[in-house]
Amino acid sequence: MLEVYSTLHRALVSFEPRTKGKVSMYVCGPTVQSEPHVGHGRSAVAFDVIWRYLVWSGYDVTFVRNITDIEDKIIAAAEEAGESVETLAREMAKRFEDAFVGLGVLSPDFEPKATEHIDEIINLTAVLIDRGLAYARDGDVYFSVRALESYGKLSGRNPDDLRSGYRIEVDESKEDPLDFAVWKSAKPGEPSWESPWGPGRPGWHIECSAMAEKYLGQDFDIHGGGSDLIFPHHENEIAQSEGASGTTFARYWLHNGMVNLGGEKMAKSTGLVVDLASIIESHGGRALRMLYLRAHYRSPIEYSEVLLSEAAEALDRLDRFRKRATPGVPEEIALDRFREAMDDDFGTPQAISLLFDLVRDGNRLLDEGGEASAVAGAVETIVAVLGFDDASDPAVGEHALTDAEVDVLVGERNQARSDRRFDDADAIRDALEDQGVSLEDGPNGTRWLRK
RNA sequence: GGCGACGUGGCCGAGUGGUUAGGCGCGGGUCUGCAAAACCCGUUACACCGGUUCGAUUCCGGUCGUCGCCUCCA
Repeated sequence: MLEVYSTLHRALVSFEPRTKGKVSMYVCGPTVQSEPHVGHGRSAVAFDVIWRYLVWSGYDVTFVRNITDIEDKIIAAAEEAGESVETLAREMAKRFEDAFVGLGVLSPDFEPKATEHIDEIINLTAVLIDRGLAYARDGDVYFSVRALESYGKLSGRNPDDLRSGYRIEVDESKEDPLDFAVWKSAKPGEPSWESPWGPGRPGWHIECSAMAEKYLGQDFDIHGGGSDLIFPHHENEIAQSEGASGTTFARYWLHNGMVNLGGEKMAKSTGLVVDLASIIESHGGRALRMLYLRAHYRSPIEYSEVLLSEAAEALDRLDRFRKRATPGVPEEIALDRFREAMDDDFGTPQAISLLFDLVRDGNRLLDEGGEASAVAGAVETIVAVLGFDDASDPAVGEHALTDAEVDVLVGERNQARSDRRFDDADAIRDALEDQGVSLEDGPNGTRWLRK
């Protein structure tokens, strides 16, 4: 019985999808304004695992992760770079895609872009105006926060509190400073689309309302994203969608925690960022995935080279067992324990703990001369659901030895060992180590593996 | 100021009203030509102060501290 922590409920609640056996899920993907950093990777991995687990659990899942490719920041970044908004957005979207592939993040069923859903956005905006929840002013359209009684229900705020914390400059055309833009009139040189209110572009938030409805309908199951999106982004999505439809937008709201650097949130605005692509290149997407999944997806996590190395070492231990054991039919008890861990709000730390329990059990069985196929089978199943197999290993140097070359050297070394020329044997072992190949001498001969 | 999360052993990080999380590290051992790997043993904790209880790290109240959101943000 799956339970999820829903931000809207502020509690662990049992998961009951709109349609039995089916799950509809929408996750806020990136605003493609700049290169992805380690924080973006975490969100992608978190929801990738949630998706994989739901599928493995037997649900027929429809997963949508959007790309916001028109927005103030993108326009500003494009201007600075001296290229078109479209070019920059396309380039950055590609960088995100590549990084996600490295992390083993699967492609969603739909990956809609804001700029390809302008008609839906305009229609939704028109509905909001019809219902008295939005108003046009000089080519802009604003959502009237005070017109929606339930505004603030996700983030636990009420408009009066917000007013006291109000810090941005007053835009004279708004009726109330809390109102937010649904549609923005185009400034000269900016990309724009024709609309009943004149040429313009979507505000931030409306694209998600429009696209989620298009692909998943109303009252869909899971809406996810980073915890920093709770307010205002998700609050405003709810306001727009529920204001327009009069019904529930999404049933469960899941939010992943932030990645910290030295105790502070990784964010472009503070310059505290670690480039995602370069970490994947140097340490591998699998190690980073391990770092992410060792903590619960809602907890904040610290990023550092040391912590990443530790995650990589844990992963090595897992890999060594997997190379040693031959998987068979998974042990049912282990899978039950896995379900128990994951059914508790996708408890990957527990699942990984279980994984290492299994590794120890399996190694012990093999050490004792038994066989560990059921344990290894369970390990493989869990590894697949957690996505470790689809993520990348560190990029290897070009001068890496081929398998055949390694086999030859290992043979030479073993000859030297039987001749008791241990200096020669050790020299070969050291040379292989330098090439990233580790040797393990066992009772059944020498095994080698690449690091 | 408002809303929310959290404070666990050398480090990371789960969990529980009374019984070993797990990983990394460290110490000892088995194995090995040596090493590595693997296994075994050991290492150690629940921020502080009250309260409830036979018993609290776990529940309640308070204190202190950290972090996030309230502006763009995964």
